[in-house]
Amino acid sequence: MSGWIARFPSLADVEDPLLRSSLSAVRVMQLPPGATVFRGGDPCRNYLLVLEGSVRVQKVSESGREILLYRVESGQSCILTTACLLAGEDYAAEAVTETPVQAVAIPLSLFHAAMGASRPFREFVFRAYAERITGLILLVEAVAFGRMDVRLARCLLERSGDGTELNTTHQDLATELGTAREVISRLLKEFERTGLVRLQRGRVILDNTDELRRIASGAGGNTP
Amino acid sequence: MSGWIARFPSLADVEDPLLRSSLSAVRVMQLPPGATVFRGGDPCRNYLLVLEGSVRVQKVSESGREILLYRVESGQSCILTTACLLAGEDYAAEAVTETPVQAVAIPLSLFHAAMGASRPFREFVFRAYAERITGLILLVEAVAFGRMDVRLARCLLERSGDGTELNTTHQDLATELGTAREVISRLLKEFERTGLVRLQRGRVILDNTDELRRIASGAGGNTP
DNA sequence: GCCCCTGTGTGATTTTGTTACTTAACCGCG
DNA sequence: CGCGGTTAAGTAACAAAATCACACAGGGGC
Repeated sequence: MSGWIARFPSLADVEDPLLRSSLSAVRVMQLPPGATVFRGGDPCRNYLLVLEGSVRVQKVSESGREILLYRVESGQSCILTTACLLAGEDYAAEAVTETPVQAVAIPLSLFHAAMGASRPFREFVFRAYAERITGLILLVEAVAFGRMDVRLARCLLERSGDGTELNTTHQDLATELGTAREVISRLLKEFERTGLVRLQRGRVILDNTDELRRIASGAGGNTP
Repeated sequence: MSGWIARFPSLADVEDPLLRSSLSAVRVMQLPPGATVFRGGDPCRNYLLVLEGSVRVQKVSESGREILLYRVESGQSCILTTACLLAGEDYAAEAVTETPVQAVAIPLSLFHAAMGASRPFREFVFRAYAERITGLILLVEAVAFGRMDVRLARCLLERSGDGTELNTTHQDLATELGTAREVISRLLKEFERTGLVRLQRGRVILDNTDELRRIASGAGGNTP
């Protein structure tokens, strides 16, 4: 219970001992994968910090289609909660855990106290906001102007990390990119036809990451 | 020079008299319409507050297409500047004045001082962040899932305000919505064919705002 | 008038989204 | 093991939107 503060250097050097002790009293939450952290309209009065695991924050349209806005991962904060609270708006996005998640919920009053007392904490919070905003702007650009094959190639590479295998469904990729499953199926089939990937149920194997990277970089000339 | 603080109640009640006096020393900028406030990569070390006028913040793609991210209007702050600075990232968006603009630039050091000293100021800043973020999320949704005719109808109504006339070009509307000029031309032609608007060079006249509002609300059944 | 630039109209083609299915793989269970 | 039930993936046909390519019109400056 005391170790987690070390993960947040910005919290570790709060000067005020009173504040510091109250920080150690915050609630730690454990969530199983697939749990809904919040949904549009939920009254959420806490500033959330993810210690371990990954949370998807996504927007669901009326028609049921979804798009991933961003992920909250170890050491990151979920700004949307605070944002909606402060702006006094309903917030339409929802958050779902992708893995088992360990998080702390800091009550709003304590959050404000920390903001007043600690410049490092403020900077931590601001940096989080800033990164989300630039991330969202890049997302707007990708959705508005980007080609789907490029976005898919990029998504495959990101998700695979170092490896060349990827356990995911077409629907899952479609949800991440905000498109329809059929579109992903088509594109993956095309990738398979040109030898870039192999497809199995619930799995994609990357055979030619170099060429994928070329497509991901936006280089044209890949529609024969 | 003293009147503007009244526009920002959150600044007006800064307790610290020292801080307060330094606030009154900030630089006021006057910008003509069409001026570029910042562009991707510009080193910008100020927190900007718009006193009067309107600034477009837009993203320009490599291919030259643009999309309006949001407007900064009287009494609002341009969070992107701060955001990029704090996150240490280049920021890809650019800002251009739409009207004559009067703004104050608060140096970063002073900004941090005010954040530490004044809870109202903090809340003002946070509210700004929060509203931008929810705005950007709505934009992502509109771009990813929204139909273009709906978005165009909404845009026409917003821009016209109370009136029924609108001095703007098709290209201008396309830029705002992040699409191609031809798409807007075709949709407007369709609107004209069904008696919703009349078109003139550089001008759109709204003849049936009720029906436009119906389309803007997302009601289907408008493509015969 | 004539040129030139900006704004608009249109057709053809490609990409993406939608609808409505079929087929295939996996899972648990009798 | 075979049998349904469920979820994942393939497919075809069509609609919407973006893209490309070009024609043409209006207006201002010369």
